Amino acid sequence: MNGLQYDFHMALKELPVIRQRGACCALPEVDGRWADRTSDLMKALADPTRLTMMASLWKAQAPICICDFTAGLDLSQPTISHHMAKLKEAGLVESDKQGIWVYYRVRSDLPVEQRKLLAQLIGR
Amino acid sequence: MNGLQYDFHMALKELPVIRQRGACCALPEVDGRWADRTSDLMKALADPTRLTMMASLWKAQAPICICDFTAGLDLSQPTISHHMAKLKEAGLVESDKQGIWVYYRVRSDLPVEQRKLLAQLIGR
DNA sequence: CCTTTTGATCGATGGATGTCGATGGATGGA
DNA sequence: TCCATCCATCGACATCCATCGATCAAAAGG
Repeated sequence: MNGLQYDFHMALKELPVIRQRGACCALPEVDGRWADRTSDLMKALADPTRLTMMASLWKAQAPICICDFTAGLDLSQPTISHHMAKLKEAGLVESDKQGIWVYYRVRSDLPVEQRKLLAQLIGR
Repeated sequence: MNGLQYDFHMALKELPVIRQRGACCALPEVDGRWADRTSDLMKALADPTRLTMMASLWKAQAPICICDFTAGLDLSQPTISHHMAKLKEAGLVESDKQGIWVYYRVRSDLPVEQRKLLAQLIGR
């Protein structure tokens, strides 16, 4: 019995035995701003292309020229640019222009919670 | 300097010094099926209402009647039902009908990685 | 039975989003 | 000075999605 899992039958005992029609129970408190902020983060990651980009940057642990994404992913250059802009807008990456090339990297001051999230999603 | 953070200036040294125009570098390998599966999971969580629902179920550690969500969240009953169906379709929750009420709970056999993800997102 | 309550489904609608071609600015080689 | 390369932006378009009202089936109280 893993510590992360709860016993379903135990949980079922928590059911309100005498639920009445037309009545309802209170929900656990959930902060609305947390939900909004977190859903924005999830939206930024809710696309295979952007996830691939983030995983590449995360694994590389180094800046990557966006031209490499344009060459490596089977999408048009504006689409690649658009997706990277979304990641940047979400605060997940930052960029650095070097000559005619633009290098992207995982944002250096990314909050620890978001780093843990990415580590959990992508791997070490 | 946190172990989860990498030194940006150190990383910059990894830049290919002699990048040539028209050439490009290979990207780190990223599994396409991983990206698809993971983006589907992110999509399921990329909405404030569904995040609130998941957080409530996660914190309650017990089944919650969907009527309580209908009463507690400021959305129509079809919309609540729609969002919960999305969570169920994503494999995050399971349901249990008791009389005229339908109780939802975090899926009991949720994979450990997804449990860790939710723990990271919502909190212990 | 008849009515009420609950919750899923359907159809419609407005807004968000992924994608592309075209364009333009910036950079640097020739 | 001219041109090739890189990349962001714009406009257009198709698709997806969140939301709602209406409806229907299931369950149970009276």
